Amino acid sequence: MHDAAAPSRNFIQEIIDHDLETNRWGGRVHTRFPPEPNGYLHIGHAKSICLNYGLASQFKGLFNLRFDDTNPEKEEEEYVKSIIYDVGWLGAKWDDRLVFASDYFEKMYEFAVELIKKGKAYVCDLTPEQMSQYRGTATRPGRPSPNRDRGVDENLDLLARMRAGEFPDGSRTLRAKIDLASPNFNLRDPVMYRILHAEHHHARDKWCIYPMYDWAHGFEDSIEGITHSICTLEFENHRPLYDWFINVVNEGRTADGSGPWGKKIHHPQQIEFARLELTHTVMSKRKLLELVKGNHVKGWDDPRMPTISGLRRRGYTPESIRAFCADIGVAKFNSVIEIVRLENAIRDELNKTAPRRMAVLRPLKVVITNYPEGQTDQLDAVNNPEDASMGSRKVPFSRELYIERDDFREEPPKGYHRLAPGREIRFRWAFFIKCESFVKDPATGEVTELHCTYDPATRGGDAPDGRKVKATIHWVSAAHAIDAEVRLYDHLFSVPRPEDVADGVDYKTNLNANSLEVLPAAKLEPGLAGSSAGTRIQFERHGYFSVDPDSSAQRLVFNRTVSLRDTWAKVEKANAPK
RNA sequence: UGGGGAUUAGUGUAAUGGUAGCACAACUGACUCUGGAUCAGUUAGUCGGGGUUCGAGUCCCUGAUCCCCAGCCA
Repeated sequence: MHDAAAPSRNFIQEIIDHDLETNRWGGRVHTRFPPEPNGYLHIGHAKSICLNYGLASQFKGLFNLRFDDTNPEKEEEEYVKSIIYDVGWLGAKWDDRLVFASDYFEKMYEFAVELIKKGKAYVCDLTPEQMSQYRGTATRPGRPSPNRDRGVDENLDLLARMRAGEFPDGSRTLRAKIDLASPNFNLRDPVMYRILHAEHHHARDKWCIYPMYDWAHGFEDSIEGITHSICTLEFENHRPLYDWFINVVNEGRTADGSGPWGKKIHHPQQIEFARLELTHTVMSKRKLLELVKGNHVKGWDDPRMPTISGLRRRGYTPESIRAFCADIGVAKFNSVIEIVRLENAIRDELNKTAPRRMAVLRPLKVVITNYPEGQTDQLDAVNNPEDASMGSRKVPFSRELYIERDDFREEPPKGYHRLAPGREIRFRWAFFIKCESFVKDPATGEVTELHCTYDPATRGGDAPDGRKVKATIHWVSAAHAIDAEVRLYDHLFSVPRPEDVADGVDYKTNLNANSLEVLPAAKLEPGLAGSSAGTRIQFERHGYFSVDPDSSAQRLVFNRTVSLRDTWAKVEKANAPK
């Protein structure tokens, strides 16, 4: 309907377009990512980071990394460090704007005093249980606290003494005086401060009263001059409260600062979007923590985890995660993205960038009976057919080799193109090879060795007589191969929506028992020796792999990032008897 | 059952009163020294019911379904 070449914009970009046209913020765009340091970041946070940082860079604005650290009981320095690392790794830049909400506590306290003076806040002596009872229900309004009409001076004195540490945890709160009958519970005199004699990871022991998120958050954005406060859908109900707080502070304030209350403060615009959900995994910090604590995974950075650190260890690149986030879009609909979209993102990138190598994951020995003993041939192998500039390498060929067990079938099924008795196929970059016979372990019936012949005229992989083969398989020379451990990963959960369980059923029953398969004795081509942690390689015909930090000089460990598309596997699965 | 949001192919996402498009998935076929990659094609959609209009995914009315909210969590 419109210009087909114009890229479509999401609803937030359209809001910003409009704000820029109407000069709402003087041409400024300033966003932020405001994590609470109470856990590791996951792919859902990546969506928010890409959104916020992406908007700032598209509109030539600014981006802050701000810790929303208002609850010392759940927060830790370890999380602060991991978050800073992960956000930077994803590619967001905040220059000198790494900030902590806890650095604004003094300013927030001044605002609280101002609210009391304006008759808009009071110290409440109700216990948590009482407060809950007083709050009312969806159909019944709340009742006023007995302390709701305390005088300004008494409130001021009590708040000062709360701050001074005179009262025990939980004994009093500071509450906003709003509307006990509001259908929005957030406006039924919400708590602004609670007493918490706890050491804070950033503010240390400076405070024993801590602001509630709802009281603090709007001011954090206001203080930093954030223009577009982007958050997830569940905060939509809170927006009226943030607006109320800022409006009350601005009551009596003026643009030029004349008058008793001083200058008006900035009033950011909050915009809510749907958080990311992915199939075959869970995204709540609580559940991820549970998986870690319950040893269902090996830590926050287990390659099966949807955490940024897990994805990084799995072999994902920042570019692929950004591409994924750009691909899925931004809207207000609670959608569930198929996890193949994430997998496609890394596959697409690695297809272009990852060098190809041969690796036999489940080795089957092959003897080339007409190849001289003790002889070695160095064959040329292309490093990446997608990118000629990546050149080629030499790979040793000799009389005894390994191939994939799955590349031989004693009785090949219909449509199977690989090795079988009497069949000729190609060894990648090497020769045409024909299977003449095989050896079976009489006890187990397992095929233990193949006897094959090669055609010397096909060196390099093409037959001078023009004959064709239907398959090309990978191989490694037995004498030259290096050993490695290979870890194959599958979805953490075996069903698309693990949290969709009947009442009383734990979502963990949907954990995929086969999400990790360890192959202890893979054989790799020798050039892979000494690969450093993080190196990304395509093992031909298998997938993309990345060197795990568990690797040592003696023994490499590879993680499978993602498999190649395998249409034959799909056909076999479809043909398998149910 | 009070309030706040949402609903377009299997999954996402555009279309801002004027030809319902794109991506992923699925399925065909071509090509191929990775059963990879690539290329070409096919299937498939406006939550229901009314209304306004020359014309409705879009506006109005009405119903349904889903998500969020009664922490001194964020």
